[in-house]
Parts: sequence; structure tokens; C-alpha cells
Amino acid sequence: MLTPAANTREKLMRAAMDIVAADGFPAATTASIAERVGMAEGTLYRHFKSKDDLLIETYRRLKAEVFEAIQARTQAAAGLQGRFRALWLGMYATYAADMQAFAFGQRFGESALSKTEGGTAHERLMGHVKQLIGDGQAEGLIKPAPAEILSAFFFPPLVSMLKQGAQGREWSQAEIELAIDSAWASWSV
Amino acid sequence: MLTPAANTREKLMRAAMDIVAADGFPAATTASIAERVGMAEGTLYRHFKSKDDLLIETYRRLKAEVFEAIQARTQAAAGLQGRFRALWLGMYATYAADMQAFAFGQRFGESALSKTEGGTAHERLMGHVKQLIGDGQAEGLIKPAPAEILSAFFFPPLVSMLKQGAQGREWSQAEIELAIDSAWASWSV
DNA sequence: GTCTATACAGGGATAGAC
DNA sequence: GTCTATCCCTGTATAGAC
Repeated sequence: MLTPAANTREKLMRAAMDIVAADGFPAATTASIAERVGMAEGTLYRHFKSKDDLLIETYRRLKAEVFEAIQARTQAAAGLQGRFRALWLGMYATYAADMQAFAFGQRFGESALSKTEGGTAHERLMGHVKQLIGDGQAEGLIKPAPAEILSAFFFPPLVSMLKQGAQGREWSQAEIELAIDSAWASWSV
Repeated sequence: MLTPAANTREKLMRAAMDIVAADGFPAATTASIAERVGMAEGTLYRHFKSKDDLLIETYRRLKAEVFEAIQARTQAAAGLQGRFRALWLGMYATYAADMQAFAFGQRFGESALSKTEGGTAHERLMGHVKQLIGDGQAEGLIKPAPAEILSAFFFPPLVSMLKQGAQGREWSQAEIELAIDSAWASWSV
């Protein structure tokens, strides 16, 4: 949810997202969500079929917006290492711009609900990374390791840095570049 | 919990661990835990003060055993890159030997309970890694980046591979070595 | 659309008999 | 030590008035 909430429906989604991001899924009760928006608990059901429906809808919106934002940031990149850098930075910057969305996405992906709502944002981005790996290996720039291993050195460190960012650690531009260099070093032949 | 359960108390801990590992924290109700052990729900409270107590105790045991197992595997390593390899492999092999313990540890670390029980297994191992980084930087073998960045290329990819392992992806010895090489490449100057 | 009141279920925990 | 019965609270969801 990178855009501000307009109507009541979106206010509810934003409230749910903030609560989950801050205190986890168990804290996101119908009571706490309604209270944060400033409305009665029962009214929530005029806007969503159920609590799960609200949460799943929130995640769908988030996923779509994040994917589009990253897409936009990554479009122009040229050259293999340039594409690599753009993708890493695009993902980082997009999530860093809305840490609540990031934390919500993380928690949603580990919740039981993610079984219902198949296809996490992560999985969707994986396609881009796999493409990159295939191209790089064809050019002989990236080591011939399985994509499952190489991607373990792309997303997880990035997520780790975002998590640390959520806990107050600020990253300088130089440090971000250092991280991208390290990620690339783990991939290159 | 790398050792088999002997008494009732340990059976309860193992049951809780398995349920959390398989279906997450919400699934670990007093009813489901007791049922899995084959005893009445109320009896659980003769062995533990509360459900949280059971869960926290389970995690403490796990953490202590895991730490010791890794310690044992890492002891003999010599040379900086040898220590690096031994630590990576030691952590991997220890958790791979008990994936239930691994999954439980992951989920516990993200639960609200981990705020109560300060100091996750991860944090404790971090000390070893920081030591390694300091030594390596002094020798000029490891790039002069902040430890927070370098460790993001140590634990998270390792955890990612263990998670994939939990979902059925089998890693060959050669693939493990490939992963260690990639991790080292991300660190070296 | 929103509120108040309420039904209903599930989960944690205790009491007391055996 | 273990079981059965039960209490209480919390959370989801619905009904019906405004």
C-alpha cells in the first residue's frame, strides 16, 4: 500500500497492515483494527466478508503495487551487471519507502493465509532473477550454479538489510553499494 | 532437541516443537499438544506452569543443544577460510540433522515470545561470525565492510537453503560446497 | 453506513476425584 | 501423575435499530 488511503475500505486495509507490521498477526484482531480506524467492530463486515478476506485483499493490493513499482524502477537498466544492480536497488528502494508494507508482506508470507492466497510477491520477483541468472550464465559472467543457490544470495541478504533498517540501522549510499558488490561477487565466475 | 525424548516433560516439548514446525504457532494449542502426546489437556499443567512456559523452555533447550553441537563441529578448524567453512558447514549440518528443530527455531524467533526469552540462537552464533570477520579483516583477507552487511551474506543464504531443504529440495555435497564458495566470495577482498 | 448488543466457538487454565 | 469437568476470557461474526 504505497498510496495513501482514500475511502473507508482502504483505511481498514492500512490499519490492518500497520498493526500486523508493528505487532504481528495475533495482534490484528477485528477489535484492534476497527479501533484504529475509529469505527465499530461490526462495521468492518460491511466492507469485507471476513477478517481473512480483509487481510488477503490487503496483501493482493500490496503485491500488485510493489511489483509495479519495482518494474518501473528496473525498466531502463542496460547490461547484465546494470540489470542486476537495478533489480537489487529497485527492490530495496521500493520496500524501504514503505517499511510497514515490507513488514506486513514478510509476516503474511509466513502466515497460514499465504497458503490460501497462492503466489507471494517474492515468488513473482523470482522470475526476474531467474531470467537474469540464465542470461548471465549464457554470457559466461555468472557461475554455473543452480538458480536456487544463487537466488539465496540475492533476496535473503537484501531482506536482512531491510529488516535491520526496520530496527533503526540506517544504511548510507556507500553501504548499499557495498552490499550490491558483495551480492554480485557471490554470483560472478 | 537433538536428543530423543525420555520423560513426559520432554515428550511434551517435542510434541510442541513438531506441531509448531509443521503448522505454525497458532496450531500449537494445549489441546493439540496434549493429544499428540496422548494425555489429557489438564495434565500438561503438572509439567509446565503455562503454555508459554512450555514453549519458552523448549526453545531454551533447543538453543543450548544447537549451540553446543555447532561448537563441537567447529572446534578443530584451522586457518581463516577453514574456520569460515567449518562454521557454515557446522551450522548447516546441525540444523539439517533436525529440521523440526530448525523450523521451530525460525518460528519462535518471529513470535512475540522471543521478546520474553531474550537472545535467540542466531544472536548467540553471531558472536562467532563477528570474531571471524574481525580476524579476517585484520589479516586483509576479508573486505572492510560493516559486520552487519557481511553477516547478511552468511546466515540468511544458509537459512534459505535450509528452508528449501525443509520443502524437499535435496542438496548434494557439491552444491553445498558451491554455496560456501559463494558466501566466501561475498566476503573476500 | 454505522452503531449496539449479542450469539457462538475456541483456547488457556484450575478444581477435585482417582 | 493423570483424567474429567468446568470456568472464563477473547475473538469472530451476525442481527437489528438508527
